[in-house]
Amino acid sequence: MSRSSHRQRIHDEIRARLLAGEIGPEDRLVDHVLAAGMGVSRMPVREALLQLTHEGYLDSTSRGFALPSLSPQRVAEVFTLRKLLEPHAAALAAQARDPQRLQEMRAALEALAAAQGRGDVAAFHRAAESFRNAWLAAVPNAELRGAIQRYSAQVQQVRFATMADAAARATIARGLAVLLAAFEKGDALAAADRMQRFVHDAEAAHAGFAAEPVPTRRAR
Amino acid sequence: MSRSSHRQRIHDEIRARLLAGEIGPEDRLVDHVLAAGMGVSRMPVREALLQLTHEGYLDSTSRGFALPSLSPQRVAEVFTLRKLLEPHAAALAAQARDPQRLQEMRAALEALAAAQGRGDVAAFHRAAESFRNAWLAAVPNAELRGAIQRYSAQVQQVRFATMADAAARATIARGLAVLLAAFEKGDALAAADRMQRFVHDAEAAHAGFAAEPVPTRRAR
DNA sequence: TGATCTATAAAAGTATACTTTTAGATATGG
DNA sequence: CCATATCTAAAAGTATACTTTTATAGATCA
Repeated sequence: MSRSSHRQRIHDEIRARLLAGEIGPEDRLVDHVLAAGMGVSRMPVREALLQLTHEGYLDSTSRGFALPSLSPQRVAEVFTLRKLLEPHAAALAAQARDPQRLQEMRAALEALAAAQGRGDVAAFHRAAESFRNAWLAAVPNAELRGAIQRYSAQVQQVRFATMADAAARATIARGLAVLLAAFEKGDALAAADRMQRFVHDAEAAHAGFAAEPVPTRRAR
Repeated sequence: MSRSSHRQRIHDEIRARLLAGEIGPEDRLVDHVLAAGMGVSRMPVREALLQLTHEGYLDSTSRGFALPSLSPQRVAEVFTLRKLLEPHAAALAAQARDPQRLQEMRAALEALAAAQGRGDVAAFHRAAESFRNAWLAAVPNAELRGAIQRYSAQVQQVRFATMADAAARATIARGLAVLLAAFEKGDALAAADRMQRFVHDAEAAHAGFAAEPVPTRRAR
């Protein structure tokens, strides 16, 4: 079963933790600590952490690996990339009409609605990630898919920050619903258009959220 | 002076060799062999090779690291990416009007013309790479720049294959000249337009070249 | 002959040990 | 009391040694 190396397994495991939001901005990932917890030596853990760093998931500091700091400029740059790539990718995914991926998108959207009803932010986040993974998996152009996935960690982090706001969650839920409709129809043009709008709205929601002044300053 | 690690130095050195075309499709890069030649241990070399693999410069086989095989499909996918990203990137670079980068582009274009006059294919390749590096360095969006650089190794390889043909070299030389003119003017729209055309022509030239059965080289 | 099995050596992968760098603490001087 | 220098421990980085995997050559047999 274990057809791949420790390095790869550990890489995937840490990546899953990152995408699940289990690691916060203050946490420090240290190879020998993780290695001890996993019953392996430093080297495969170290190599997994280096790989995650090259992929943009982590930053290497002299005192452990940590989440990269998302400066407003960097966030803006990623939104520029998203607007360049994701509409085209969505069009290709819509053309592909992969039944399995469509089913995954439907399931994710249901989970999203349920989480929204319960006010379960963590579950909402997981569902949004599932939806994104599903449509990305349907993109037939592997190079394009890879380019998008390389910055997806940052997308998740931004979304995580934005989603603290209930209004932003509602915006995301509505956006994903219309996106799914476009994918269901297999209409490439509609999918591209919807995706462009979705990313645009996400950027606006994030900007609005980020512009909010820190409450404690006023409260005092 | 040696402010960075062995790993980073070795990574840069191997990368330079790859981009200079010193490693052929039959060569195999093996960590302990390279390490012996450099007077270091396997580990920093191994990590540099892994990093280059994650960046798309190499493929890891069970018998050493080698150039990735460029299937026609993969080449087509990279051209799709290029057409999505590089026109916008060129527009941003043109707006930036970086004098130093412009100077580098001029120097590269001169070297290119000289190499073309001498029929020196290797020098032509180096000059084309210099030009690309110069305008990419002028792109102010670091995320966009990074996304482009991640597939640049493949661009170089494709260009290397295409450039065996003198007609293709002439096409490239003309394309870079008009590109430089657009950059000089600082006209974002013109730069985007020229870049789109350049990538389109590169794809056409490659398709034409790849369609050739064997070096049954037809004059002109 | 040729197909399959087996032995082997090369390279990846992992473990352990040692060295260097550096953030933060503590000490020292103005 | 602040600024600067020094010390220290933690983590990155590197070296060496050991283990596992696998492509290939050679052996065995139909």
